[in-house]
Amino acid sequence: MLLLRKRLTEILNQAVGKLIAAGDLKLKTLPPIILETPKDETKGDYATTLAMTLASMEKASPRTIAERIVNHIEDREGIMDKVEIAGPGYINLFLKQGYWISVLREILTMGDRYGQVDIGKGKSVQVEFLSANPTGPLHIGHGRVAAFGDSLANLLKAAGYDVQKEYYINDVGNQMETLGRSTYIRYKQMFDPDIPFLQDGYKGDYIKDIAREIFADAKDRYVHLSEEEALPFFIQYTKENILNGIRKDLEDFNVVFDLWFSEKSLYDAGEVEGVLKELREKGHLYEREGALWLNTTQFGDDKDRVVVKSTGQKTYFAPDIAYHRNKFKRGFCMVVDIWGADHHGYEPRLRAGIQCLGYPEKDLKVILVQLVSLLREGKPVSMSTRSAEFVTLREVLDEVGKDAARFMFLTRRPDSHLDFDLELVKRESAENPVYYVEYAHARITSIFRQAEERGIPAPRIEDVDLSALNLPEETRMMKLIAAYPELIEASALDLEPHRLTFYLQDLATALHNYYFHHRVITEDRRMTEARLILMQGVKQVLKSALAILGISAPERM
RNA sequence: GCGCCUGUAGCUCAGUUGGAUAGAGCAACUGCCUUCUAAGCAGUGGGUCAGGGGUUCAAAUCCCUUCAGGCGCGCCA
Repeated sequence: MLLLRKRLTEILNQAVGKLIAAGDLKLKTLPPIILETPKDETKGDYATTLAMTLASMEKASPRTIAERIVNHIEDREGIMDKVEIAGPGYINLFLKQGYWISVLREILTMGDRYGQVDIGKGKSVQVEFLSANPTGPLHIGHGRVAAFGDSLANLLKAAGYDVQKEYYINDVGNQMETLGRSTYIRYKQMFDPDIPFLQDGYKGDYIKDIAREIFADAKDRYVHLSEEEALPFFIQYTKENILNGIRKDLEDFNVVFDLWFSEKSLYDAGEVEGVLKELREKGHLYEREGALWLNTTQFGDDKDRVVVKSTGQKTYFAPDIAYHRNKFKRGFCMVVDIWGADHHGYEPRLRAGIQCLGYPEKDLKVILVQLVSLLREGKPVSMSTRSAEFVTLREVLDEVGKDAARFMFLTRRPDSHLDFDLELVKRESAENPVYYVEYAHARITSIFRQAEERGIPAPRIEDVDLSALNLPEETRMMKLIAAYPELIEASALDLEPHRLTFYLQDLATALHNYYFHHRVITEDRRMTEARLILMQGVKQVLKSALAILGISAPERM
């Protein structure tokens, strides 16, 4: 199905084209035509400001231009009811009732495929997000990134991309060392409480839990070993344990990755050395003060960056370039990185890095998700993994639930700062808009249950006469669900899944309003079936959008 | 000091890429359950779009500037 917006744009284009051909306009080429949907229904289903935009250049009044355009509009398919010129020079387009009914028919025919568009054309896209260090449980800020990344990936899938969701595990380096040592000390403290803890160690209770676990299994086996001998085990065990916890948390948050990519595997496969070699061959590396530098300034970075320290150790940056080279080598035509906004300073460096390798900068999209400020009763709570003072994603899930948490995170643009007041969220949890939306879905399901009980099976679209759908409330719903594919397309292009949450609230409002004022199941069989079809269409779209957001669509509540 | 993000109703946030009278949820107030689920519906009040300049037919939206908040500016990860 060709999107409606495109069809109308085409019709307007033809009208303007005729004017140009006839020399009735000064401009020579077709101007871009932007169709907007007026907030006020009385101003049409679509409107364009075209005539106003052209006015100054044409040296004619907007209304005159609008009239000329309107006179040349040809609606061959007969989808338009009327065209009006209003206000300072808007051209307002009204569509026929029959058009909306034909869309409803199409929705039912397409079923789950409705809302899937093809701007991606099957191109493969990688979405890497979260990639939290395996040094502690996920906290609430991670939850926001996870919800966003997961939903964005789903959205891109719906828009026709072949999407790979990926988590990059930083399982190499000093922090792993510190992590393992933290568990090791906690373990030793179980034999001698006087042993001092590490100054910069991970202080959270989860480390103690892991130490207890090791103790329960191994008793005193590791006390007798030297630290060098014992450490590899503690590092490995702690890392695995924490990673499993992260996996479990994400699973319960309805976030599933296609691939968990290990940083260590890049080293093992020689890709870090490989990328350094390639950079050297391309002439981007140089030595200074015993360290190896990449000349990122050549591609707009503030300063050049060290990739190999004077100690011979690689910086974090080196494997990161290797990882991104790996991504591009796998053939992704778009690579999306989603980071917490505290990493924003890293973007120019990485961009420069991939350009040094010759990859086009535009294929990398970096989305920064603003941090979550955690409040309790309006007072700020500081969060840091090492000091162990944070609220975990697990706690949030237990307290407010997966659906409410995801919806909460997704009703915001990623770049808006979010104040998350736990007490407030708990208090508002029952009134949370997410239940309002879910309730709409449950209500419709309930109607179908009722109909079934009264001997009215769900009608088949081929058998139903939809002309009974003529209430304004019905038209409103049909228009809303007809706009769904456009919404998917636009939000996917702009990488903005949050728009779906607002759309869902609008659709739910329309449904609740309708439900309250009209009955679906009545004595009139013809009308009942038509309305059931409409309900089916609304339900279909609710379900589809909720699925993209990773939120459940309950059958009953 | 420099850079990035943000500032919209009492609170939390949208705002169709510059368009018509700036919206929603929560909170406050008023009504509505013998009928498919009241986690619902209908209504009321609430705004110097942080402040000030500018650009134009038109600015919450673009430019400049001031103020306020958040985050960055490592041979850390």
